[in-house]
Amino acid sequence: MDQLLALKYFCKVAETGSFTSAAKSFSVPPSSISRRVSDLEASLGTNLLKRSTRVVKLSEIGKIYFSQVSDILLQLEQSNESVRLYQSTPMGQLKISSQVSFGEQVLFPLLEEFRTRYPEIILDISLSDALSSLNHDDVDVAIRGGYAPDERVHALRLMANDFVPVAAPSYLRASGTPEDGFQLRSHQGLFFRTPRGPSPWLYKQDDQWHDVSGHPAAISNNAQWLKELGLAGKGIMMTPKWFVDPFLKTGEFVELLNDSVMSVNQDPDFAIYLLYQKPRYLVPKVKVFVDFLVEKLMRNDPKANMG
Amino acid sequence: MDQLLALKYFCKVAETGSFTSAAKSFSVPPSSISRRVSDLEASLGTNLLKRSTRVVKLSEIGKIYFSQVSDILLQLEQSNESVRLYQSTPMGQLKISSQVSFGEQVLFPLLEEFRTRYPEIILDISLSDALSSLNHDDVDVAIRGGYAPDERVHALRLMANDFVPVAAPSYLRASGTPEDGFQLRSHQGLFFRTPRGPSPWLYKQDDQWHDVSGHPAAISNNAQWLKELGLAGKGIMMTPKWFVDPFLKTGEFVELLNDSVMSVNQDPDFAIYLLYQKPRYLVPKVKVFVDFLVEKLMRNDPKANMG
DNA sequence: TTTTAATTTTGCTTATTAGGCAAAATTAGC
DNA sequence: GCTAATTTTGCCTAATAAGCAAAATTAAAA
Repeated sequence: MDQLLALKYFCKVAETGSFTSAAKSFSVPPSSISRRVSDLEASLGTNLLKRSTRVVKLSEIGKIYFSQVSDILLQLEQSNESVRLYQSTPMGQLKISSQVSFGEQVLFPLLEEFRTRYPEIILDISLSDALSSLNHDDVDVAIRGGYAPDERVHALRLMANDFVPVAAPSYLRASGTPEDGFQLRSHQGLFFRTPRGPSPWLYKQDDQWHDVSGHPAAISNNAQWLKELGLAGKGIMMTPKWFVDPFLKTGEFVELLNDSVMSVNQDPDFAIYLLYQKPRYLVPKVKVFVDFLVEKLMRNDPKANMG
Repeated sequence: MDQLLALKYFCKVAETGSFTSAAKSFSVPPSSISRRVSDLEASLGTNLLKRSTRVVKLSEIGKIYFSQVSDILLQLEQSNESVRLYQSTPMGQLKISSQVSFGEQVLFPLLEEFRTRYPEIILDISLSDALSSLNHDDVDVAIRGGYAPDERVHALRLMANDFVPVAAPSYLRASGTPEDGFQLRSHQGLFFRTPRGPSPWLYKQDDQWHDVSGHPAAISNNAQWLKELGLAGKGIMMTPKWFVDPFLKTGEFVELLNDSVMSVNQDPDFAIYLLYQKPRYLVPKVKVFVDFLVEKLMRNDPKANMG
């Protein structure tokens, strides 16, 4: 027996005092109402209603049951309604995972506008360079430099992640400016350690990749520290452009080997990706965040969203 | 969709963290659980669960929904339970309607024992000599002198309602003792007025009924007043034996024409009846009251329960 | 990385149950 | 006692849940 249906029928009969009018408001024949209510009474072993052809009244226990049940139905309807609200309005906790440097450099400056636009979303940002899985870690969206990964995960190519060698003018004055990829091997290097190990310096010549990593002057998973070393003229750093953009503009960093193809990775799909679960029913808070980042970051990248 | 079933399934999955174990506790295949929960999600347009083959976790809105719904299910179960309690235990308001004199004379003296035996039953007694219908008046049981009536109403013959003529010794001294039914016609009469009019005095001789009503000295629907007049020697009164039993014992009233067949009614089924609705599911409070009255009143009436 | 095993989901069929209509039964009011 | 509004019942159809087996998925072990 569909007990919830029976309860709805019963309450309507109790409210209207008639099987017929209850049937009308549900657009079913009166016989359906009669049967469902009878089923309900049978399952409870009780007469909830005192029937007569003209008047239907509640029995003593029927009154008690009705007052409780109608309240319960109301609560249930409110719960359902709150779910529908959640599915139609951006709200709730939005858990975002991002690489540390990208988060600090790119993401944070954007978030205040996002928070203003969607005040009902509570942001929960965790920055980490660890390899994260949307499944294991309990996050709604993850931002990762790498390749379009996985399976049932939406991977949106947010922006390029091209690495360029940079150095401070003071370093170049002291150690000379490399004119060729292979010359990098004789320079001091500031290496970022990913979870897969320190990123090598790769140089492409005649469709052939060469490891041109210099002497390690420092290795760290903390990009901030490496950047400070770089600014202090301690070595050459391979870095995504977005990480040092402000310093390239002021001249505190100089981009090297402008026309060469340099990278830390041989995969052409290497880029910054926005990853998020692709559930049957997309939650608004996720959707608006994805849209927001696309709006802010994907404008100028021609390759965007091809991965 | 059986939404209540889906909710139960969903909550069990949420509690156990597994479709399989939920399926076991409902003794249905896991596929049923899967489908019902999917239906529920579809009807809400939401993912309530984050599924993976090994772990099933609640989504953000799933957590909220679960906490509300599990409470609602609990409430509903409690309501159902309270109905079952009501159906298994004598409790609640018991509305009894009785004739005035029977109520005062016979019923009231019994009720204290009943109240002690069933403290959870709240008695609501209304005494009235008006013709009452179980349908119209909102009563659980009615006690009426008369014939076994109606249709869907249980009529239990509680006890005889034989009328006998009585008078005070003082009246008999003053007016003489009637030796024959027909002599009653020349006596003073104290007449009880029923809703159908004053009760005549009937006398049966040679299978023939005769109206032998005396001169009305007083007519009332209040038996108490008539009894006082009778005790004061103002006339002869036709009354059920049970109404004057104590006075017959003390000799304050004398029964007349002992071996004659006197009555106020020609119907042999005339008696005191206990009437109550015969619903599909008998309510304990009614059942125990009926049983109680049968136990107390039906012992000595050989004709009992034949009507 | 590959394999394994537990788990969920899907595709089918069967069984159960609600809906729908018409006729019968019931009863308040004329 | 009759009428008319209403509820209930009988029977059929339609919708839906259960049941089973196979496929798909993925966390954990090898």
